[in-house]
Amino acid sequence: MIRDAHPYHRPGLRSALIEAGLKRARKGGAEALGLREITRSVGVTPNAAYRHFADRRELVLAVAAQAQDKLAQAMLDRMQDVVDQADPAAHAVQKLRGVGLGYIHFALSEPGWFELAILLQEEPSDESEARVPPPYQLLLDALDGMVEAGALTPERRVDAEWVCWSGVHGFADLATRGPLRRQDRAVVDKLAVHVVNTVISELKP
Amino acid sequence: MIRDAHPYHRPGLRSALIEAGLKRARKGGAEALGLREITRSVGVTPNAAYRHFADRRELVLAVAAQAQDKLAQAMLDRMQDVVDQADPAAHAVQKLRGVGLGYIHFALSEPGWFELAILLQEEPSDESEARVPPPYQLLLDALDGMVEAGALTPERRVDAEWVCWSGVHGFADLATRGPLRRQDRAVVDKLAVHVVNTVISELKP
DNA sequence: TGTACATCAGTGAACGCGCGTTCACTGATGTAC
DNA sequence: TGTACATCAGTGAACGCGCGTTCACTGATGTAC
Repeated sequence: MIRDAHPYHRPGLRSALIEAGLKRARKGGAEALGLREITRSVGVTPNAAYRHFADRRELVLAVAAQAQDKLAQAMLDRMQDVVDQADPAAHAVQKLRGVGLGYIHFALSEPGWFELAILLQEEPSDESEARVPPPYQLLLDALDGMVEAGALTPERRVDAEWVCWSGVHGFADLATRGPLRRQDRAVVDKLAVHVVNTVISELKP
Repeated sequence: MIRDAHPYHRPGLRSALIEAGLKRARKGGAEALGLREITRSVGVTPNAAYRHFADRRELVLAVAAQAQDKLAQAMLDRMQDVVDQADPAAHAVQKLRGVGLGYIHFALSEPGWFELAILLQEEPSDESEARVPPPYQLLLDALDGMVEAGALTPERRVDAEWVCWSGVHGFADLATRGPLRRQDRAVVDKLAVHVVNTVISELKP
């Protein structure tokens, strides 16, 4: 809490507020995103936020968008860890595993951010109306990639995203807020692999 | 708002409060369960609640327990709709379908209560520490029934509850709070059947 | 069968809290001449 | 190069709100003799 000469005009306050929101949400989730709390932790008057956001909701949404990007990035990282394989079909399957495990892993490692990323889907989301959420796009791409690689028939491709997303998201919720909440991480990780493998196996022939 | 002679001592206030809580939660979910809101809708002073519950949390938990029972009942109803079949294995599979579709159907029809029922799992739940939630028990029973009927090998039975629960719960969440939130009910119902069928199909051979 | 009195289950008023938001303001910045 | 002034981006104080909870109380109930 260093009161550093607090210049009247501080450049980049907008992004500073979002950054502070992310920090607070990391532990505490969406609940920790009070307008007063955030401005306080930046060292600025509550009102200052109104120069950059119409109201609290808009600020929260901006933070949530960042959290969603972080989720997508974590999934992407996981996908890129996949070692190249000779068989393109097997490769495509591994990518899809990466999508699912990345999603779950992020939920477990960063439950506060995960909550925010999810919350964004609930919101009417004024502007980003038509914007496909990046994490969802990764799933679609992975499934399409499987079709291309011949690892999935076009018939089974239909609505496959909902089966995958349901399984993975449900597990993330059970492990994050539900009955697996207090389980050892090792146990949960093992279960996660099992769930993802089973979901994927059902897509195949 | 009929002020009916308001007797000083009113019998069964405890259950009246819980009932009022259920009514409020039905639309409005967990958020609608303010201690003041509930007592107000019963026509009683906020303090009166403290004769029957230690604090707000305990009241909410009592309401949530009712909601969870309603979920279990809805699932049970769905299971009992299953027509008897000659093949016991097919019958057992139908029961499991009932479990899954009952869960999802309840979430879609009564999102407020569903939210509460889920919330109960999150809570430390002082007393009901060891109590297995009724909806979960139904799932376990259905899976065990499949093993008995020879519709599921003991090997595949292992951890199958997490695969099933993840898929069904995830779908319920996506359909209730997530991106399927605004979809036509008919579309969602069709997807639900697809998801449940796919999850079950993966258990079999 | 009637009265005294402890116990129970409500009332009414108030407390303190933190929230989002609004208002009138003022210090800093940058542009025009 | 220097000054006038509009614009921008903060401050500080206050508003109203509804919440959960506590306090001292009082009306109703039921038990003992």
